[in-house]
Amino acid sequence: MVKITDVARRAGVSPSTVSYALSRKRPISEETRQRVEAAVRELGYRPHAGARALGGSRSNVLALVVPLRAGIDVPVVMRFAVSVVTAARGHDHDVLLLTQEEGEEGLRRVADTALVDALILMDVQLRDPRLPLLRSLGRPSVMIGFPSEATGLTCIDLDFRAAGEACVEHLAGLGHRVVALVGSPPEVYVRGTAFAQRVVQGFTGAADRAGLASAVHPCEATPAAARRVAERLLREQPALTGVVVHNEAVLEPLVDAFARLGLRVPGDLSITAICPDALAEGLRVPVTSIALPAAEVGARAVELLMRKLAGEEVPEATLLPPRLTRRASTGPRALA
Amino acid sequence: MVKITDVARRAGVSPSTVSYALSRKRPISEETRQRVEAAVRELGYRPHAGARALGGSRSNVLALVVPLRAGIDVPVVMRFAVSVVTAARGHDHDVLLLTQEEGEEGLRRVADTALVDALILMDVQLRDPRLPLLRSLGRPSVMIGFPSEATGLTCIDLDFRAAGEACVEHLAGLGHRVVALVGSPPEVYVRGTAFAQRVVQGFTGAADRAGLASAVHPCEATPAAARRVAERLLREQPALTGVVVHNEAVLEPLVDAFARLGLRVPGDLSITAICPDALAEGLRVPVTSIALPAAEVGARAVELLMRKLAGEEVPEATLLPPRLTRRASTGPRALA
DNA sequence: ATGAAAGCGCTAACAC
DNA sequence: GTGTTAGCGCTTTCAT
Repeated sequence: MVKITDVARRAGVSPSTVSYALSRKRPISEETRQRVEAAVRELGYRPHAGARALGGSRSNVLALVVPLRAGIDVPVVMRFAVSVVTAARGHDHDVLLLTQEEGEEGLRRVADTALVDALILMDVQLRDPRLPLLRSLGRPSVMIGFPSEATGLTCIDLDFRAAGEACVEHLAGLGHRVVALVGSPPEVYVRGTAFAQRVVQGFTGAADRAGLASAVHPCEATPAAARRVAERLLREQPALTGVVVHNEAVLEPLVDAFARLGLRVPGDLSITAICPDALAEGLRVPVTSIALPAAEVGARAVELLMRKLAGEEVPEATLLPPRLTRRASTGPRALA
Repeated sequence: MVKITDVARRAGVSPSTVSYALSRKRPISEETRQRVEAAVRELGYRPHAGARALGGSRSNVLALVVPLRAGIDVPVVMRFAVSVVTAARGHDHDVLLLTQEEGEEGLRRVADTALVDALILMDVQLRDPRLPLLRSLGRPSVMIGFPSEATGLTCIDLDFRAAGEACVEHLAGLGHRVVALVGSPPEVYVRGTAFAQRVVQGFTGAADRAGLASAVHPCEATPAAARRVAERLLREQPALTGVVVHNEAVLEPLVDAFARLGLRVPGDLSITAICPDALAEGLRVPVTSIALPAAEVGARAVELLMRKLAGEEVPEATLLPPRLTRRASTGPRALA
């Protein structure tokens, strides 16, 4: 293994100079830096991660806690994970994967052993039991999602409440008077998963303010459940003409189910969704949707963490404004 | 931060005794071990990961390279990842997440910096460019999947060829004479992804041996593509009565498409799949399937790695035999 | 602008 | 069965 002293010898400088030349933590003459860098290249030097962590008290590793619980859409989780890894690499950090099952003990372990410098959490619940731990961990963290009370912590996410509102307002603007929200699986609400709750709040609030009749239906992530919800919707709200879908897994089956029930989209029914753009675009009838900007959220979560690691103050809350893209699935309410 | 010397002082022993008491790398009297463990608990001691890696030349971290390429089913990838993380934790290891995009440079980096002790690779291709690198990396690795030539390396996977064969034999045993394979998306074959190719080989070989007429159809991972394939199948093989599906994403849409084309399952058409049991069970018509044992593969991959880290010899190839579960989707061929 | 040297916290070889 | 001690390879004062 080639070590810093090898590089130093080759470049004709001291080890500390090599260290500083690479970290740029103190001025090094252009000429020596060139020599050091040449030596690094020639020898294929790679600093030993453990030694670096021990000497410098920075491991350059982030922990990412991913949810794997019922009702969470796996492809969406993966999109976040990939964007976090990619962004982290852009800041010379690697990502350690933790599963939610490891729980608080897992967080404590990787923090206390200095395996990681900082943590990113997904699938935050409104009253998340991990919050006190995060506050006392002594390492920066960022949550993707908003608990109800997050003083002293850092959160980032799409503004799901505004997203729910925007969907309703879009439908209201098209003249629709009776709307429904097809939401996440019931267990997601039971657990108090933050983003799902906020969509409901936004949806209901906006509907009330606009004087629309509205209803909310949780929905399992199966096509069969989608069909049942479609039938129930028409039975319970015969005048329904606008639907908001916040459930990636059932968007397509739901659209199919409506079609099979003889409803034209957008002729009889306008549909909007909150989901990744790729999903909304790819359907037979492209769906008007609010993008779920996983890549942006992941990248900005990492950036926030980097700034915290650098000792900067960062805002406690970062809410990304919803961006609605009109597609073929929404249109003006048909005259009766 | 509480360190090993703190524990030593508290327990009234030397630091090395603490180290040995915890690692059990040399005999320690029952009594002192008790004292040490008590001290550890009282002080909440956690060994510093970096120091451990530096002193012991073991980081207790594994690298997992996950594929994120077109045509790969994300939920399946996630199942593997989770099983690897879980198994690794069972051996006191953590998992560093690498994306395929990082490529060979990423592998070299985490190995050379001693960030990880060993590596697990998914999505292996028949002629995988990473093989020479793996051989020269100086760290143990395990591939989930089989390249065509893997001398000196370690591979594990479901025996996909046998899986393809077993599906055909099951159908042949039920009297079917004309069969088709609906496979992975075309790009998967173009890349030479090992497991997909092997299914084709097994399928075709078994069909030939049994004297069945057979055809293979790659299929994009979209419901629309599934519908097109269904139609094409009936057009090109009018006598078709047996279908093997090796494509998680289209299994359900395909079954639906056949239904909409007026075909009864299993009355007119028998269907078998190679996919996770949960998927096959959950459909409206539960599908006879060969399980994709992600949890077992992940766990055994980790075990192989642990044994290699311990200096043991392990078999180069571990092929898990396919396990076929009969469900409602297959039955005897109807008499014409 | 550079160098010398003292740690960082742990493991393991070497005593006893 | 336990203690002493010399590293592991890097970062970072403290000198110059």
